[in-house]
Amino acid sequence: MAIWFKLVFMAVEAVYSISDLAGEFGVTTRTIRFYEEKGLLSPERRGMHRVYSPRDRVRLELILRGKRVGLTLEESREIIDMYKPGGNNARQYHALLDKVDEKQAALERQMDDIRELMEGLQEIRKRCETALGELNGTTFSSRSKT
Amino acid sequence: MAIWFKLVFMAVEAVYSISDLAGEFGVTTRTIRFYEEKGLLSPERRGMHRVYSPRDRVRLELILRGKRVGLTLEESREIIDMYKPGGNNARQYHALLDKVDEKQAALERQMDDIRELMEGLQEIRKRCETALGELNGTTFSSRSKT
DNA sequence: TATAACGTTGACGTTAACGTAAGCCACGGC
DNA sequence: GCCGTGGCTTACGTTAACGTCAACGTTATA
Repeated sequence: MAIWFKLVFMAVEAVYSISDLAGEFGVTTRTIRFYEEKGLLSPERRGMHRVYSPRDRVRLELILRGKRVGLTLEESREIIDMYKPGGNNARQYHALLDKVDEKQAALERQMDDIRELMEGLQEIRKRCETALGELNGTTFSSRSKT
Repeated sequence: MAIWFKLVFMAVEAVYSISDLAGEFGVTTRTIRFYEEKGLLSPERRGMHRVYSPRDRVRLELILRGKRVGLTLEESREIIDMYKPGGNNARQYHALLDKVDEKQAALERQMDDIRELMEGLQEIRKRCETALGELNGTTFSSRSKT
């Protein structure tokens, strides 16, 4: 990104080049362009170059967070779309609230699943530790997790 | 699954046909065979038919739980593999404990991500509700979550 | 005994989420 | 004036996780 260009914008609002964001979040530029292709991002254009705003940056963050918890891009998009105001009448707000309910419920189910997986792992941990304890009578290794 | 066959086994241990499990967990038989193909399941065979034990059932449950939280089949397999005892010396136990640590850490990161997504949704909910409150001065809708 | 219902093994098709490569601007430094 | 560094588009390749036949054997039931 040309320096003169950053300077022009700096006073107003931070901007990022595609490789800025790619570097910061550890993804490739291809990935970011792909998200745009899928309609999850829509940065400004200055000439033919993409220019990302802090809002774009936040969106990318949301997408990647969604990915980490196993959401599809489509699901992440749905969540992102909830952030932009959209409708201004009561019906729209209620519709949005319903969607929020739905997503929160889904996320809670996921947390339950994770908790159960954790319990299983905790079981394994216990078994390991007792087995190790029996292997050497004096227990000098102090592993534990909560 | 032939009835005589179930009867023979019932006294010993429950068994399930592939469609039993498919029906119970809401997946297709193809899916279950695919998991076997990938080495995540290995049911017995009676003739050419697959016969699933309760242990197989639990494994399938684990796989599907993994899926719901966004794990790949490979990651689910790793977790499943931790359940079967395997090694019996101290080194092996410590190696297993390390893996457990790793998986637990990953799951905790995921829970953090989910929590942050939830916070975002909660924000949206609040905005919606105040907006609705301003739309009709008397607030007769009592939506709230936690 | 026929016929539906269930099971088996291939084999190819499909979708999401990118990777990879080619070919082409445009700017900035030497 | 040239070349390296990014960026852009277009297009084809790839992997995971199944779906979807086809062609066939087996079992239950009318």
